[in-house]
Amino acid sequence: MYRTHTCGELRLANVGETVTLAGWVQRTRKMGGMTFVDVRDRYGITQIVFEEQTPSQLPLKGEGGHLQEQTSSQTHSTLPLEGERGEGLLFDQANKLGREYVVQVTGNVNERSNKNKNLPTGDIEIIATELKVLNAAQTPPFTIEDQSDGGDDLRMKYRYLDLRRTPVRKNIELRHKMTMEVRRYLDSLGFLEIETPMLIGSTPEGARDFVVPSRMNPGQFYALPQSPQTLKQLLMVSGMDRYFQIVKCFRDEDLRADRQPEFTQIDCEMSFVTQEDILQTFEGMAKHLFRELRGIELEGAFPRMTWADAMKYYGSDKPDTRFEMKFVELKDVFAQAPGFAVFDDAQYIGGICAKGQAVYTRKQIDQLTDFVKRPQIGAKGLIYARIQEDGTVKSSVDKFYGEDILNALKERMNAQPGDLILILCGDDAMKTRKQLCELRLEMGARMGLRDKNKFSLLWVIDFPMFEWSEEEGRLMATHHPFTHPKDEDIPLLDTDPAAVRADAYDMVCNGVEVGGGSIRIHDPELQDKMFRILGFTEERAQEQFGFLMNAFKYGAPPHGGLAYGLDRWVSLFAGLDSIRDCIAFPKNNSGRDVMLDAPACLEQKQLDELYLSLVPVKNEK
RNA sequence: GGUGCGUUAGUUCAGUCUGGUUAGAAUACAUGCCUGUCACGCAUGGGGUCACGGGUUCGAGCCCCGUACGCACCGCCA
Repeated sequence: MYRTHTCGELRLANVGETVTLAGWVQRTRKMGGMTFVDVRDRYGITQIVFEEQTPSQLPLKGEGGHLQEQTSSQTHSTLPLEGERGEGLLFDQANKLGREYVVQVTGNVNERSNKNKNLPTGDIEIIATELKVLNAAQTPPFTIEDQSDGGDDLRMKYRYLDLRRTPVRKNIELRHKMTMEVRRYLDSLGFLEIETPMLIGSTPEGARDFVVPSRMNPGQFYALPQSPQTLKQLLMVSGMDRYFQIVKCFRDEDLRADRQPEFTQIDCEMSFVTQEDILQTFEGMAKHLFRELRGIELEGAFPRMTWADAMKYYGSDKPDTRFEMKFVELKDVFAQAPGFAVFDDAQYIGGICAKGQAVYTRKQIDQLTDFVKRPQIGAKGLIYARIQEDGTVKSSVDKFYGEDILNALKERMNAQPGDLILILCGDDAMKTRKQLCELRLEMGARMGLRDKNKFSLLWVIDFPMFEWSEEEGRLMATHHPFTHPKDEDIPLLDTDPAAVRADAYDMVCNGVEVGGGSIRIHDPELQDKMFRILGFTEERAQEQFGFLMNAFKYGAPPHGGLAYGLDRWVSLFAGLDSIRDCIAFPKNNSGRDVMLDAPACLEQKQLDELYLSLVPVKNEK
């Protein structure tokens, strides 16, 4: 037996017991005649005391440090006895311990004279009688502490050390709790967890696939699933009725702080359900997770916002609704008095009202102007108006507009004295709204309105069915090709497909898309029509999705579903800036695992076996 | 594919704008002292290809160009 207790569980009640702990050396503090060693494991830290004097001279129970006052005078005059247990050796051994040594310590639990309130085990300490070094350790490349001195790159290279740190471990623990609660909730509603294959066929729609060569089928490739979408639909055809899976998905696209090439979805599908049923079920799951993991009771139904309204008022399909600052359209206000060419020529003029920010200095406004002019945002400029304490308007366009127009602006914006109005305009309403969205989020952040401990959830519904792709020169499915159009819009499929809305929905929390789904098409004819609009020939549709179309011919129930992004949920609950922090072994920005040094080249033998030959790569090392 | 920022001690960074003696700090590490520390303290010490390549210059960590790598973002992500 390596240990009787963990490093996090001993309390005053254990005083007097002889215990054995095992763990890693967090830190040693040498005081001369005595040495403190903090031993750490997943459960906590316990202080071990090594003394130069013989341990047998110590009281076994109670009293704690009091007696040491009396015995300390003996320390220098009394040489350590070379007894059976080798006490002198024990102390020397303790003084040789380095950071991250793996040790096993036996000793007596002692009440501390100086308690450490920062430690759950801070009331006690172990007076060591035995020490065994289970494994020595090199000095780690960065300190294993809550506030580490390691940079991201280094921490990733030595991720197994980084995971020893409490903040990182907490994220992994939270992730575990979340999957447990997901399973508990869905199981209680009769969902079956069913695994689907990782080696499937490639589909050209959507993200790029990761592909896997097949040795037994020369020249042919599997693809890793971008999502188990079609498979879970087949499970509905199978009558599984309610399915879920906590499943890895793979997309070969560029990475971001919130995007990894492999990520985990909580993938769900239900039969004989309407959109309303699904929203209710998964709103319930969100509430369950908030309750169990954060102790937050989300009151009432989640607000629902159409995609069109989300774009109109927030310029985004995932609005951060922790704060208002909605867009107000101003084209008609300024059209009453032409003369300012920038506004006269603009197709769209929109403003936001920053409450109480009229105190913004010219320098701060200039910073905002620089912000919106950054290439990633791309606005041409920023127009502002301050509402002064007397209610008059002081703006950057005073010379173009009279008091009446400026007052109309104030009224339209519902602005009060002390408020700051910020206006963007442009030729393309959608582009300008996206710019205004960035400005709104920036102002929200500056005004402290994006509090990580506040959560604002909503459903965004009625997404458009299709989006025009400039690159492809055709309509593309906004969600995916299996999404059911809204019943009332089905006639538009023939006349104006771009105007068709879908039974698709996203759950949004604090400006993050935490989940999304749709009602699926279960009618083979409608599915066929959808493929035609998306530019599939009949042969290609059959080749790519024939298995699904065929399945639908054998009696497909109406069905629909949703997938939650597990990584994003954990990040949200943990207040993380990047999903990497809640993934045990994540990839870096370039899709590399710097710890494993993957991806890597294959040996020629492997290539031969797979019938692969490589074309020369630029910049090959 | 693109934009921005970064790369200096084991590590985190300062130094770069304004080129000029031996490149600093903190922390980590090592050694010594210290019996109540818990971010222990004190003293001493070792530790540098200033990412790489080229250029400008009498002289480059510093200025210019390129490359690599990292981070954030745009495109992309049905």
